[in-house]
Amino acid sequence: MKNTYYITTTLPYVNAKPHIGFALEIVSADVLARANKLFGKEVFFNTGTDEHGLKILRKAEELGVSAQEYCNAQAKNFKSLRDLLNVEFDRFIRTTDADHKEAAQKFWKICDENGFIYKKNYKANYCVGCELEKTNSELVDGKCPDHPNAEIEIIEEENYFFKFSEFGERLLKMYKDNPDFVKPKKRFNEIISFVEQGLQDFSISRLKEKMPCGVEVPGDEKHVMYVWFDALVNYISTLGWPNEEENFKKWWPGVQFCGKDNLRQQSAMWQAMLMAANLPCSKKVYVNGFINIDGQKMSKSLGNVISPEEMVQRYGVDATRYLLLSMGSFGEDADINWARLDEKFNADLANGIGNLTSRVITLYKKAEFDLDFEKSKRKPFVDNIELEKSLDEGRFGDEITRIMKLVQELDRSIEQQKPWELIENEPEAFRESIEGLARGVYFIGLKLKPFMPETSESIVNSLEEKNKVKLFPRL
RNA sequence: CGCGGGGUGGAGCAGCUUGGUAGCUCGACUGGCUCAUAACCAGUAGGUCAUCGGUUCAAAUCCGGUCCCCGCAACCA
Repeated sequence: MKNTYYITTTLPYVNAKPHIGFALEIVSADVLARANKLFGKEVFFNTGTDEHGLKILRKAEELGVSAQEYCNAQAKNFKSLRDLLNVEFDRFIRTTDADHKEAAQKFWKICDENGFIYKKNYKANYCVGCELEKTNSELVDGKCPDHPNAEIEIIEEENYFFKFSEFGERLLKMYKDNPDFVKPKKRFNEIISFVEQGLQDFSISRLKEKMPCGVEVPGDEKHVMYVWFDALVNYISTLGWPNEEENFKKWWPGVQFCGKDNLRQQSAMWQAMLMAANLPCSKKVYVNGFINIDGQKMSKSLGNVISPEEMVQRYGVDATRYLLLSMGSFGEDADINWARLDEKFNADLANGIGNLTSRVITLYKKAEFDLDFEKSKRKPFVDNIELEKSLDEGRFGDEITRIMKLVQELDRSIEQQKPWELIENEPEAFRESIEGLARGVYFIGLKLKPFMPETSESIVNSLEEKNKVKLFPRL
């Protein structure tokens, strides 16, 4: 059995700053990566940025810089999530990287040689006011909602298409053979019924003269690839495909994490593309819900945006990770606001883990003996079926709940044992009590490692060194 | 009949796949405690599980109808 674990996030499109939803995605992937390392696997964790397409071009024009300059600045922004959220990705791939572009072209060629790419006329609605193509669903009464007085022009151009329609049966069979392919289940059902309804070929190129920001179509310099087609290839180009075959085989197939808006692209389109290129499908796709603020979608116009930076500023890195992961349940939309975040921070972290650690270390410091924690070092991650199962399902919250239960049990034990009363007259009972408590907190520290790496270290260190720490100052 | 998600004590949620005493966190109230970050512990109150009907010995859970909320177009995962 392969002892490697490859996980990737989607590549966020860089026409805006890092969104809190992506923060959740990348932290979730990081937890899976860290946990699998602790399970003893060799891990490769990929993330990066999607830097092609019309929106980016326009954004750059708006700011009066070149697309590349704009993307460079944005990539830096996204890359900084590494420090901001303490995520240990192994590669930060940019779709403008030379090796990625080459891989995308190779991928295209293979699909083409296998007969899954063809050219046909493509009709689109074009709003002169926006200077943008509009889909039918974007139009209101056949007009652009932003420019109701401007006529919609029908433009026609030749595009390359991908024969998505030929993959319905094969996708359904793959789904059937892999009953855990998409998590959670309800999203799996959704994509299955989408595929069952019949698939349509999709356009995978744009005329270069109109949209120069993209990877050139091999053998046709008039076209560039539509962003989706090249961007999805990053999941394998980051592994060195097609040149480093051994490395590719070592890691692929891998696990993917995405938001619910990406369900189709990741679990159907991309899988069909892999089939078209004779490559194995992904191993699993985790699909998370969205984060809403007070029941509403986050938006600049409503002024209710909560950014990852603001959260880290207020709560610190680990607490932000914790809050992101525990505010909702996996696969469901989460509803948050600052008051609720504060509440959760105080209850679980300040009053819970922080306070417990503090009281136990104070008691332990009163003891004349030192404990040896060495032997319990790896315990929580060896044959922990319960944890493996939760992670497999994407249910990080289950493990967090278990940890919070331990906190409560220890608080309860302290109350029952009253070690501060034993210290004078019952040294044996005192010792026994303190040992149980200290080892309990140590265990919690170890268990926290994938979720809150720094806190985990602080707890472990402070017990080993018998030093008091203040973990989460109450707000 | 476009597609999908949701409606569970004051708030936020779990439970629904595989029907069988309605669970968690926060908040409120009462009492206890001092080792601790005014933290912690014990206990109390509070729910006809949107609604109507069906299946069943038994429905929050399965089936059907109705009502309401939210996404699918927007900077965005």
